[in-house]
Amino acid sequence: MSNAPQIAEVAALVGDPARANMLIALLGGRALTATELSNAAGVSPQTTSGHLGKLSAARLVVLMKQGRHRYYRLAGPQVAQMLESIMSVALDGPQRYQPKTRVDEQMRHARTCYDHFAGQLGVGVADAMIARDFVVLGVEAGEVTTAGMEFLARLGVDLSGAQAKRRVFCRPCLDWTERRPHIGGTVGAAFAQRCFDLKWIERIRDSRAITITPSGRRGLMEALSLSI
Amino acid sequence: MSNAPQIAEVAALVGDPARANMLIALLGGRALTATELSNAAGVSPQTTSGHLGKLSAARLVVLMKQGRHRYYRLAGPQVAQMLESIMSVALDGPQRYQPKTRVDEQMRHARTCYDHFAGQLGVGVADAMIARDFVVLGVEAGEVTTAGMEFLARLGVDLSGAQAKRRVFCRPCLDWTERRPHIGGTVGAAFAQRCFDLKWIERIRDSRAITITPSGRRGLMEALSLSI
DNA sequence: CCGACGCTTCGACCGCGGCCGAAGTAAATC
DNA sequence: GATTTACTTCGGCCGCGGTCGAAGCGTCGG
Repeated sequence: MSNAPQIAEVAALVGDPARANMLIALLGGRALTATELSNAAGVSPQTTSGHLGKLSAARLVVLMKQGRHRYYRLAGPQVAQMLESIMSVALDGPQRYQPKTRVDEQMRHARTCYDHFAGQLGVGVADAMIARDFVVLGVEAGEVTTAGMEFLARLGVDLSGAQAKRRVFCRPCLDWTERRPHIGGTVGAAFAQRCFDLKWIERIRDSRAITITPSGRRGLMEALSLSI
Repeated sequence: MSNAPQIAEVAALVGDPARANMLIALLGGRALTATELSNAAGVSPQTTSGHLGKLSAARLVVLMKQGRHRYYRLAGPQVAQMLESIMSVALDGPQRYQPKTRVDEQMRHARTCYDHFAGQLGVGVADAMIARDFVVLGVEAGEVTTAGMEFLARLGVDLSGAQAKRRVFCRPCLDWTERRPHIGGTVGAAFAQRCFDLKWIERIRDSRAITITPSGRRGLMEALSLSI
């Protein structure tokens, strides 16, 4: 029967280490140039170009030309979610070799996961919000309580677009360093965006890792009694 | 950085057409023998054996010996969800060849998707429940209303296990034949189970497709005014 | 105990696809 | 225009991994 070939095609694209590296680099949410992706993947520019051609053709990534640079980004949240779900399965298995996968302390500490927070920061925020009954996280879905909505509104998190759409939009996302869920979905993205806007959080150059600014530290402490 | 190798490893496993066929066959939710999977994949038994060995080693499938048969099934819902998310991306892309993918009418009509309903039946049920405000489906999550809980209870759907866990457990799952969401997650699974128990639905041999029995037809009509 | 069946292991074949060097195009800088 | 930078295309090398035939191993039925 069916559409197995198509699935296999997509999976095979992700199944090459070089391409997987590129896609994971793009999970940071930003658009990256071919050269940056070349470094991320650890292969030559020519090889990278070939890979990017295939990823584009399959619409896993999209291209934005800008001067002599070519910026690639993930084609959309669906692709990000696919990568996350694969990650989730990959980390479940029996100790796959993860030798000195000693990920940077920075990364463990705080990073973005496509469009929301992960790492100790992400899990910490999730824990704090759960403890306050601002959100309820199930296995497959999450929900924001009325108190949670008020809290987010007070913080200035913009949920207008999401609200219009329907009121459930909070997805638990398994954190691969902490091995515990953090808050993804529309709510996670909006919360992260607000933190960037408030300058509570800043991106670290060339990395998915992020830093918490002093004002961010204060803000998170006041809002959620969170000290990281 | 990171865990790209592990992701690539899992994705590469799914990235082979023969293995993809097997995994999709297993999406039916039942355990299948090596020979059945061999037929599904269209390769020789030896080849199949090799593939199954790899899939087992990576814990994408698990083995149950029974007499001289060896039954394989998906290792869990996480694997199923991964496959679904890949499917979702695969069907998004630009017209990938889907030449005479004329899936069986049976399949289009009604089938299982790991542990819940899909096809016209699945989408029909979802539509009817949404129309009655029994569930609210968002992009990434879903919610059962109070009225919906009463409806399910009246139908005898057992949600006790899920209830204990936390109250959100309804996941929209994109249907690849109808291209519209149906109800997955704990609720979808429990609903499907109840329908099997009531003998409203029966499995078709060697297929994910299912048939609706006469009593099922009556029951669905009474419960949801659904005529399929 | 023998044959049939279900499945796995071994070995050899071979083709697909990732890889890089070299050369080509296009945009920015001088 | 000439040079540098960013990226792609081409061509050839090479190895990984999917494939099947043949043989081995356990289980069931008579």
